[in-house]
Amino acid sequence: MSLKHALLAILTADSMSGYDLIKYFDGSVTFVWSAPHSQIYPELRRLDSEGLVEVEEVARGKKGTKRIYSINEEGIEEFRRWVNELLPLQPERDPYRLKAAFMEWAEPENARRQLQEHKRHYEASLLRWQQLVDDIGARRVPLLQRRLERRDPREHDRIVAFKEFAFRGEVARAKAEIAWAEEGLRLLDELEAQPPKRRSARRARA
Amino acid sequence: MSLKHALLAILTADSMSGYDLIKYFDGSVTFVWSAPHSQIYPELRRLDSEGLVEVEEVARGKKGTKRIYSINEEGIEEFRRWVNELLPLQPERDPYRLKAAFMEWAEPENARRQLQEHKRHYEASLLRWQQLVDDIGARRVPLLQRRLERRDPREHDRIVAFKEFAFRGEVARAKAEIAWAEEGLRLLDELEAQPPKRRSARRARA
DNA sequence: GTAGTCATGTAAGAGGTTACATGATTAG
DNA sequence: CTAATCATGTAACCTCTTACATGACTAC
Repeated sequence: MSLKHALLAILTADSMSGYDLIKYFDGSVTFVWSAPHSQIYPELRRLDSEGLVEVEEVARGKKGTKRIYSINEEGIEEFRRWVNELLPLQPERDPYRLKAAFMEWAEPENARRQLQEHKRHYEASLLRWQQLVDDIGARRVPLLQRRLERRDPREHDRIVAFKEFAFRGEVARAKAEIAWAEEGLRLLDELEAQPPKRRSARRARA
Repeated sequence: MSLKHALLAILTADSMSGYDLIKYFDGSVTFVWSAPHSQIYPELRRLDSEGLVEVEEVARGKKGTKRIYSINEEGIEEFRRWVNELLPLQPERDPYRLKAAFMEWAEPENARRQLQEHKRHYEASLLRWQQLVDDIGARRVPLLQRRLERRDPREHDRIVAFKEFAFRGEVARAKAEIAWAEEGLRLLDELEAQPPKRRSARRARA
């Protein structure tokens, strides 16, 4: 049920159309929660039917309609309920770790490719997240600016601090994943340097 | 499609019933991939209908049937295909980070409770994972023992090394999450020590 | 006019959660 | 006889992915 609350979270910053919301989603929220537009538009309709948002319909051409969504009191209450509620920690489900645990079945070059891709992916993420943390600190993020405009200046530091904290968690995660991938690449090097038996997996159950 | 391959992965160690498989799942694979029995039994049937496993049916009482699953050549090929294939990195979706980013909407005690729970959860995970890495290194894990029995001793170190590596990734992740939760708890302490405005979220849009 | 961006949807299918449901064997 | 463990399912529901689909506005 987090998509619903991710949408409400964005709408606590300001009223906007589904399209705008998707842009902000891709701009920063994506880093902690991603969703395609095919999931967002129906979910916004659902928020409306649940009475958590108000909708202003704006005609566009003969048939088109743009919908501007605003969170209402019930929406705010629902969002507040969600942030205050204890969310039980969920079981892990990580396909990369799963694959890594069975890399003896892969050709070394394919195992290496997967780990290189892992490293590359998190290095790119790290840059983006670090940049985002900096931008949040400098209040350079558009959605954050819209949010702060509607809040008492005395609250600003607190609001910013939590956002920095959340994304610093992603920065730390990226660093840990990079180190892990590097460890795996070193392991592959070692195993190839002193091959006890090459292509061993190929004949495993022959 | 990882459940399918997690099941095949376990069956590369040895033939077993769905029930046994679930036990092993809960024993170590759970740490990287979890699934309830309601998902596992149908998936095993599917593996059978796809011709990736052989099934031996054993009568139990008047109506009961126990099914012993064995991976076959096609299953091994499919599993090998999966480990060799490059799995594109997927977008993050982390409800805890999402909540953390909006903690200004929570009562401090509830934010603190969530982070304490986060810390407690990963501390427990850390112990179990560290224990598992040790047990893997000492070949003390039952499923691993069954696996090694059917493999050339010269391959053993390599097989063990990948499993240790995979779970060391989880150990690192747990440590990072504990550190993150501690950072969050410190932040809450600081904000409460010098409250710019208490219960601010409550009146945010009033 | 045409490419880019604005703007919004539907639908099939895969994957996962939660609850319900049943019965056998074994150890005390 | 009774509790624990063995053993296997079904079904409703929710979430997410992927692909298909349409049309308007704006700047060149």
